[in-house]
Amino acid sequence: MRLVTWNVNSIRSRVDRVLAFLDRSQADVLAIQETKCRDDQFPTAAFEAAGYEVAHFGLSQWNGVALASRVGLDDVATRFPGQPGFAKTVADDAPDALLDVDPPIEARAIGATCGGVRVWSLYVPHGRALDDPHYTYKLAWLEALRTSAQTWADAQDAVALMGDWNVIPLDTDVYDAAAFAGKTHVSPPERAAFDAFGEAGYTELTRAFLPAEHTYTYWDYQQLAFPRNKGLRIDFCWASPAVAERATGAVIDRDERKGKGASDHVPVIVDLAD
DNA sequence: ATGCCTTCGTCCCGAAGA
Repeated sequence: MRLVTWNVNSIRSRVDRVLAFLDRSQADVLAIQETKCRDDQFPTAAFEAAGYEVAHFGLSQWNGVALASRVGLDDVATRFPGQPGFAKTVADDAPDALLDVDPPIEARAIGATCGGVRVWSLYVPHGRALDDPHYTYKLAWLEALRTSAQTWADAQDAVALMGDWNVIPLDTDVYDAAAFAGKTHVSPPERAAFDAFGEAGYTELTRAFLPAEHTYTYWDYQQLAFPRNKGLRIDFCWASPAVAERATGAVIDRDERKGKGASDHVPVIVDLAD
């Protein structure tokens, strides 16, 4: 079974590229992030015509996650247990603290059972800056996900946590580590929150099969980042033991970044033995 | 080569992305 994660940066702008990718990659399950639309705006019919069922969760032009599957799509969840929301209102005397007043859950996670695997499409909060409330939110979001992931692993569930993690785990996952000093994505707390999935028993499959340094999944649109190969590695698949033991390979579809109308992220593919 | 940012909506500027 072939699983793919891809931050498409607007499904409405990218639907032709996404359908072409499904056709040539023969993906069984595609986890999509940043659809940037509401459920009623998602091009469901085009996916169904291509043979894929779709589950989408989008509330506005921000965020939005989906799963497309041709091997079943059951028991859809639009949040994970304990997933925190983000409160826009911040106390004046405590700018770093989120006001815990039942903040709304953002459209950043969708899970479903596809071909016997519990697949999650995850769009981890960006964080914006180390002194921004979004950074606190990001760390809380990752910690809550890890807590749920631990319970799934303890239950020996087959789980694939796929998505845009917005964390650069290693200095060799960025074109110039010095350029990110003092910024988000590389801070020790973010890296610890990412590495905690390994401590929970999960295996990051792209690292396992593609360990080469400076192997990127994202290149900024600005300043010729792609031709200059100034990229980041931020899209990953954490697999529970039941999935990791079936993994046979991983591919980063770098060519998908080329040409007009590309997303700034490329598809990340993992293959599982049947 | 792969090319100087792109997306959306309060739609021609601003916010957000990383």
